[in-house]
Parts: sequence; structure tokens; C-alpha cells
Amino acid sequence: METILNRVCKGRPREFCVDEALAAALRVFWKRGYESASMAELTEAMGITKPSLYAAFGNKEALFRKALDLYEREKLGFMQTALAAPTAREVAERVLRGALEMQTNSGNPKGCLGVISSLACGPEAESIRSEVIARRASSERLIVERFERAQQGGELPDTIDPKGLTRFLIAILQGLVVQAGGGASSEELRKLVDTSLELWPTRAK
Amino acid sequence: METILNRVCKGRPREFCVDEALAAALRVFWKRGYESASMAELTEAMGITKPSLYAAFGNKEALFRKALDLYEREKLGFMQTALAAPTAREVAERVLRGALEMQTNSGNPKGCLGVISSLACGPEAESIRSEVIARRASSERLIVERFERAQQGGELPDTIDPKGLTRFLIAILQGLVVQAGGGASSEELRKLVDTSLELWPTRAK
DNA sequence: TAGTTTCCATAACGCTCGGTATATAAGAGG
DNA sequence: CCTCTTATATACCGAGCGTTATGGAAACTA
Repeated sequence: METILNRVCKGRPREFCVDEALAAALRVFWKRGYESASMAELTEAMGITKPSLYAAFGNKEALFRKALDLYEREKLGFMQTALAAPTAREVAERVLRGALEMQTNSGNPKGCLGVISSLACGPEAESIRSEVIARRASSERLIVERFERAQQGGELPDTIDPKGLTRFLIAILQGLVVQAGGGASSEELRKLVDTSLELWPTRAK
Repeated sequence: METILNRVCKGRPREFCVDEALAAALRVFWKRGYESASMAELTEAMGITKPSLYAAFGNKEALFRKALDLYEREKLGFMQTALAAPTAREVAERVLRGALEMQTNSGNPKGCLGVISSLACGPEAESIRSEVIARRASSERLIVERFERAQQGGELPDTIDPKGLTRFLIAILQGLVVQAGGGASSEELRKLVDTSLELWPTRAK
């Protein structure tokens, strides 16, 4: 019985780096969205041919899921660390500043892979869409819990609903990336973040 | 010399209502976005065949522009009337409540035709994308001017930047429609609007 | 009714899509 | 060196895309 563990490496080794190819694929999906990213554009950006892509990643949908994993791990890491901030306001500040930095960092495509992939899809991309939406829901739950704790700790006015505040914060994020995708300048996006933080609720309110 | 004015109606009249067909096309574009809306789905929803569509509307892009006109005229009318509200806060309230009502009105597709068409497009839809973005910019200008007047009238704190506040309001709208497209319930969307309005700046702040 | 104009339906066009079969090249193990 | 396994390159597949040519039916004017 041969398990995958004691299998040795035989045959011709592949000539490209899987991680680099995946990073290139991520950039294409990020710019185009799942459906508009064609296999031709993907393979060209990845520097490999279609059979190599299918051998290494399975198919377009599997490639997208791996790119989405990479995106959440490398590009949305600031969301995780932001949740560890000591106050709800600092959570919001780190989330918004982190998103702003990512959107204005030249080198990154504009917009958000999650938002772009949760909208505007034909019937065959429905499973992709629902997965992206499910992942967003799980991050959302973490923020709601964080804000509920903040409210119990007296950080937030009693009149504020933690679920509503979470949706509010996420809406700002979504508006930020939509506007970035629409060509808004760095300064315009910074104004959006500054104004949002200026309106963020305080205990004194 | 025969002008278009004194030309009479000859030949077989068309069997469908152009306005109804355009309304049906709008619903398809609204649900799918420009690129994912196929001619097959469009013609089926409109109840006509492809040659009829091309004869009446030109091509897919021209059909989309006419649908976009209809969308702005019939579905975004509340934005125009909202701008006439007496105070900046009422402007924001009417805009947000109007958008909420539109998103929760069953019968309308979820999401926003403008947002869905300004993202996630391949190279061939670039002209559509830029047109949608340009239309958004012109509405934005109206809101900025309205908020500048409000600030001069003392309605808004001096610390608030009207441009930033405009982008903030639009971001909430965009987040609202993204979340609606992601399947958020009417109550969740209402909480988002309530929270946003609760945080809206007042003179006293 | 004759003539003309326009509409409708079918089918096809050229193209791109995601995905693959086939054949050749290349490295690892014996 | 030979064999075996795997990667690569080319070409191709069926299906769907937006768009259009064609033929016949329908309804207007005269």
C-alpha cells in the first residue's frame, strides 16, 4: 500500500514556480473578476500553457479558490490584526487605514477581489459567488462579536446596534473599493476614510 | 426633399411594445451586469427575437445605454428629489431611505445597475464602464455643491469636508447595494441605514 | 387588389470560451 | 544507457458568444 507520504519524485520536474504562477493568477482575477478573467489572459500572465495550468491547479474554478486563499492570507491579513486592537474605534481605524493603504498601494489592482466576485455573475459562477459571500459572512461575525464586547465594556453608546455598526463599517469598506475601482484618487479615498472615522461613535456622544 | 417629419408610417408595424421590451432588458442587465447578460437571455426576457432587437435598439451596447437611461429616470429619481430637501441631513436621509426602499422592494433585482456595471469588466466593456463612472461623477458633483451650501449655512461642523462627506454618503449607498446583492435581509439593510443616519454629523457635534 | 415596406423566424457567421487529446521533450531511477 | 514518468507544446474540441444574411409572411399605402 503506497501512501502519498513515501512517494518519491519521479519524472520531469515542472519548469515554473507554482507560487509565482498563483500570484500572477490572483492579479488577473483581482483586476477582472472571476468570469471576465479568461484562461488565455491567465496563462499569459502566469507564463505557462493551458495544460500546465490544468495539471497544476485542476481547472479555472479550483485556481480561483486557491487565488482567493492567497488573497485572504496575504492581502486581508490586516483585518485579522485589526480585530486585536484594544478599542472598537481602533479596530475601525486599523481596518479602514489598512484597506486604504491596500487600495492606494500602487502595484495592487484597484478594487477588491471579494466584492468584484460577489456581484455581476452569470449562472455558472453561482458557486463562486456563494463561496465568496460565505467567507465574508464569517469575517463579519468576528467583527460583530468584537463590537458587542466593546459595547459591554462601555466603549460604545447604548443606542448603537453592534450588528448595524458592523454593517456600517463593512459598507464603508465596500464603498471604498468600489470608488477605488472607479478611479478615485488616493486623496479622495483618504478623505472618505477620514470622514468616516470622524463620524465614528464615541462614548461621549 | 423629404425630412423625417413628414415621413409616413408604411409597412408592417412591429408587434411588441418598445418600452416594455426595454423594461424587460433593464431587469436582465440589472441582475446580470452588462457582460453577463447574454443576448439569448435578453431576447427571451423581452419576448422578441434577435433580429427584432437589433432592428429596434441597434446592438447590445446601445440597448444597455437606453436601459441605463431608463434606470436613472425611473429608479434613481429619488436622488433628484432628495437633493431638494431643506437640510443636508434630510438630503442624506431621503437618499438612504430611498435606496433602502428600492433595494427591499421585491420585484426589483438586488444590487445597483451602476455599481455592477462599473466593476468586473473585460476589455471590450471598457466604454460602458467609463460611461457609468462618468454619470456617477456628475451626480456626485451635485451632492458636493449641496453640502457646501449646507456648511456655509451652518448646518454642518466646520471640521467636516463636504467632498469627504459626499464620498461617505455614496460609500454607504454602494455598501448598501453590495450587501443587498450578497443576500442581506431587509432588516439588516435597514440597520445599516439607521446606524449611518445615527452617525450623521450635526451642527452641535 | 397591387405594390411596397417592414417585421418575424431560422439558421448561419466568425469568434472566443473553458477544457483536452496527442505527441514530443526532459529529467530521475535503475 | 535505457526506461519510466511527468511536463511541455500544438492543435483541437464542442458550446456559447454577439451579430447578421435570408426567406417568407403580414400589413400598410395607393
